[in-house]
Amino acid sequence: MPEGQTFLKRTAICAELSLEKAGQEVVLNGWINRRRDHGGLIFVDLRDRSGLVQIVFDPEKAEPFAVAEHVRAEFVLAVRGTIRQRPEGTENPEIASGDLEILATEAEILNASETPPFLHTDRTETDELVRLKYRYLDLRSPRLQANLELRHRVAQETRAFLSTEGFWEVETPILFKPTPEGARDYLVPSRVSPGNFYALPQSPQTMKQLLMVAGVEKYFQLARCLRDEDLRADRQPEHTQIDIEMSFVEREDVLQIVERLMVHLFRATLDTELPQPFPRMSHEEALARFGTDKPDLRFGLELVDLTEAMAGSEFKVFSRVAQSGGQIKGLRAPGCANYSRNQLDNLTEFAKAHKAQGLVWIQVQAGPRLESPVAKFLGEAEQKALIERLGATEGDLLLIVADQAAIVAESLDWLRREMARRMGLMQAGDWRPLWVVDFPMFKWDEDGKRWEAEHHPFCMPHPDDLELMKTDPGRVRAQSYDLVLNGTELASGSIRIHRREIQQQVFDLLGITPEEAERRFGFLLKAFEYGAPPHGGIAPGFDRLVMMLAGEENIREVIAFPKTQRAQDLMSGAPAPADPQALRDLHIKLDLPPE
RNA sequence: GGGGCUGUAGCUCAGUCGGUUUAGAGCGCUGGCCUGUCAAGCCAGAGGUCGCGGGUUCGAGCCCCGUCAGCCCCGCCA
Repeated sequence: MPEGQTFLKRTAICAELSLEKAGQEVVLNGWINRRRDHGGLIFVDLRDRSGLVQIVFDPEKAEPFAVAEHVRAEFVLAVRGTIRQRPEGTENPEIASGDLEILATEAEILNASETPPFLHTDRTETDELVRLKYRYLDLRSPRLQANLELRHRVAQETRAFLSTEGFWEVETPILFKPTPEGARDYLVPSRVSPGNFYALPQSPQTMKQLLMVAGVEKYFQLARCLRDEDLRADRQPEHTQIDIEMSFVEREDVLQIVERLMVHLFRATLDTELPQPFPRMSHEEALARFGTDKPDLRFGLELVDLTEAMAGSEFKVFSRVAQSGGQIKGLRAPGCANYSRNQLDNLTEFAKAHKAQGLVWIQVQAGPRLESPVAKFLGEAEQKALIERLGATEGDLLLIVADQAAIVAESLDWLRREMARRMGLMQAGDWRPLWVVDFPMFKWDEDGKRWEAEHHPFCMPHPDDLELMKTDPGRVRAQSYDLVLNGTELASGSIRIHRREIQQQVFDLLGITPEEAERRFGFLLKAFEYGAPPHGGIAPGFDRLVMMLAGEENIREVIAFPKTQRAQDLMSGAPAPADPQALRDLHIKLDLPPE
């Protein structure tokens, strides 16, 4: 061993091995993936980040053989050996280096391992509880290693692309003030300002707008965003956004840069061409045709409005809903007329689980003749109208919900996706991006009896709708936009208000007093008084993007150390009680609920 | 805060109608045999707070109540 070297250090990695190098000596470092002991001959699959290679330990090489007798799964091993072609008939086409093997001449155990609680080489899928507790072992699996590498590449490609486009990557504070979004903040107490708290940013929203005032013009950041809200399969308390803000731009400029970024990322990572240009749809149209503001365009099954056609129906549910201002809508599932009674009951339960009062199903038989519990209540004209409007033909299953518009939309959105799943219409590798534009600027909060910002209070209203702010706020469109991919919201952004009088109008409508505005974001309003350029931006969700590129259905699979639904880290045990002295330093006394 | 699913060996699971003494299987683990395997094979062995607490019962892994944890969903949020 050379002077100063403390262990048998690698001269190659698995991916570099090839038959062209047969006869050469290499030193490999890695983990024992598997061990096959034939008594007189021991095979070990050595794993490093780049791949696997089979090491052969022959009893004739007594010293390395003695080492191999003691190694077990996940031991860390160093091996010196010669690359050689495998004997004919013993090649392993399953692994990249399957045509060669390493005949060990020297071996050193760099570290032993306890028997791991689970092995990723098992065919079984381990409970996530165990996987999260031993996350560092789970991360050794090819699946998560590939996800980490993909994440790294997406980050690098994003930086390269945006840099080339003239964007500067600027870091913004993690210790900041509450941001204007509506989520709960994570608070950090200040030791030197007793009683005062920082808020961890829900997003760098105000900071990136300040960077526009500061003349940065094109900003981006892979920004960590923290929100103290409940988790979902696609939501973690901390997530990363590709945060983007641009000056002297209109909506079109922002959409173009993100569209090109996405096209670039899909090319660079999946070698896939996204369909261009991305289609666009108003929020209103998305809701009408799909019942959601993030429609999955991989399949049809569109919602059809039947309210007018059914308004005079003898079927009381229909006529009552139509007369009371509700909606009747349906979708057509081609070829599903053969659903059994059991399956139909199941669908009805599904619709009810998603708020619908009930589900009307109609099987379209030859003729076409409609078969359904409600068929006898539907007159000939109504049956004809149903068939025409839904475009029904023999073999179809029609699913109809009658209720308040919001419930019709929600339940049919769920049903539409459920039917697509059952019909196998959600194909992996079929990418259907969509811009949803012209979101409403405000939404009415029934509980608080007040208007709320749909996006955030710095979002610019549509120029044609400025007058409506005074008369009909619910109809004001915002200059905001969402990027939707296969039914997942991938990015959200807007053109911002840069003029004080419009900002004041919005605040007034939202019931934000000048005092409150001053207290919450006076620093931003102040900055706007010193020459704020027209600006706008967007923030694609980095974790969600990587999740989709990886073909994963859960955001945890693309985050190195994710948290559970109760926002805990099962590996470290965070969150944990604070040291009493630390609390005293912060002048904090606990007031915990009983038990 | 609410609804649903799950919880039996280190891991993945089975466990019938509440009743065969000692709760099983595969993988893993330990020991032995084995020179071309690659999910190596063969033989033997160890390994259990049936999530936890209470209840019903002559008897509970199984039934009831509560509770904890993980996941999915609603609310919330992006």
